[in-house]
Amino acid sequence: MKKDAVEEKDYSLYQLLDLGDVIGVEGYLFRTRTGELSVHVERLTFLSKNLMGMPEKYHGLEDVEIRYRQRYLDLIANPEVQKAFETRAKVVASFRRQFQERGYIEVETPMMQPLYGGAAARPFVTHHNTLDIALYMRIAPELYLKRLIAGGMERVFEINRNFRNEGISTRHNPEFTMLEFYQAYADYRDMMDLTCELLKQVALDATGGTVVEYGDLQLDFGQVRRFKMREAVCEFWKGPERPTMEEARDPRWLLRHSEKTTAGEALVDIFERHCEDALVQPTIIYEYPVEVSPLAKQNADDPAMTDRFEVYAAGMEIGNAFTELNDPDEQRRRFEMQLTMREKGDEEAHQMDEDYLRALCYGMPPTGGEGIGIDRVTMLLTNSKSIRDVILFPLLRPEGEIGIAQWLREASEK
RNA sequence: GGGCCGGUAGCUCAGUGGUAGAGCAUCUGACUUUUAAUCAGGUGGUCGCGGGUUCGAUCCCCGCCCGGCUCACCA
Repeated sequence: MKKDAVEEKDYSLYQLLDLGDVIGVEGYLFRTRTGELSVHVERLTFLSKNLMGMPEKYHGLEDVEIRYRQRYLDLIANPEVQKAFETRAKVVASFRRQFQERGYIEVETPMMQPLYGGAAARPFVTHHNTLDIALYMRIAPELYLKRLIAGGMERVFEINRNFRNEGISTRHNPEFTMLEFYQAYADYRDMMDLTCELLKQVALDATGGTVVEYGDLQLDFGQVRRFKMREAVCEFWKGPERPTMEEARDPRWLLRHSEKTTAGEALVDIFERHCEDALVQPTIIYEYPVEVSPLAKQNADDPAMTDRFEVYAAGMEIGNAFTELNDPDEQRRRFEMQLTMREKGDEEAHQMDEDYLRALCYGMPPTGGEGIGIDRVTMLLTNSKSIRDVILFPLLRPEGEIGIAQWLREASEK
């Protein structure tokens, strides 16, 4: 901006500008002595006024509370924030494109459900006035997507929000984005292979490579390890007396090493305590106990286990998949088992969903299904320590009276 | 919910039982040079909120609010 290159009124306007004002300029492009691209201004147009003090340019805005509450200010002050959300958009676009290429149909199923299910979680409850009924914000789309499989939509996927009424942490936001996909005539082995392909391609599309920096770790999405849950317990056992596979299979051994009351729950408990934080590189853990898998098909050789797996990376669960249980009578028994757990005080146990049973009674083909947490995958691919860094408006406690309306009123009266 | 840490100017941060500080931003003047940072001067604070101790509290004590990390819970 040079005084002799612009009209007098433009220059006096320029002198009234504050940091953060939005202006339009006309002129020619040039490079400054330091090589920065700039505009030699010949005409100046005022577009919008910034009334607030701006964060300091050098440090940016570091107060995390303000960054999350006033994301608009975070975006203005910290350019890398916009970058993270661009990467998030690439993650979603990559998944979507990969499913479309594989012949999956994208669908949208109810977020407000009269019965909730498909996961172990407490729901948010709301109310519909005209019907005068309670509705639950969904904790998962699973049971609706499988109704579609029963109806002959052989490959479906949905990318949408789930809502779980539970604690908030660096890895949990009460609403989060879940990708779920189901493929008829596939099983959990097929889903494992598909998962490896999907993750590798998403890493490529979002970051340009399959090896990703995460904190001081390097995660390689080009290869995913696979362990049975019992193998993982033997492999990653902390401390002396590493168990043998024989012991890991023995219900008495399992119950001796856990407070839980069933062998299956004990195995999961031991796994979580000994293995979870060791699963830094992308890893598939498979064969989950039937007690914790009410919607998964039992293993043909070992009825205590199900054909189910989870994907871990950086010690964090990012996906959950199984061969879907498609026997309506066995599903009835599983629901009844869940009802018993509910009566014993498990608030997260499944409800009986009779319409889902009815759908299975029409014959659901053998199906592989999976859910992948979009937020968590995005954390890994944007090197974010907290899920709040990949959710534009994470849930925070309301801050109370801001006083800006009063401030504006007083300003306009002057 | 437990533990630890934090909340001081618009932003980034110092600080002390005795009138509250710096840098940047903002304002005034000079400069027309450039990519956080030209010079000089000025404005700016219920020190998160409420009690208590004290002659006196931003500081010490208690309670509360908001946030962060972490454990628990939870996928």
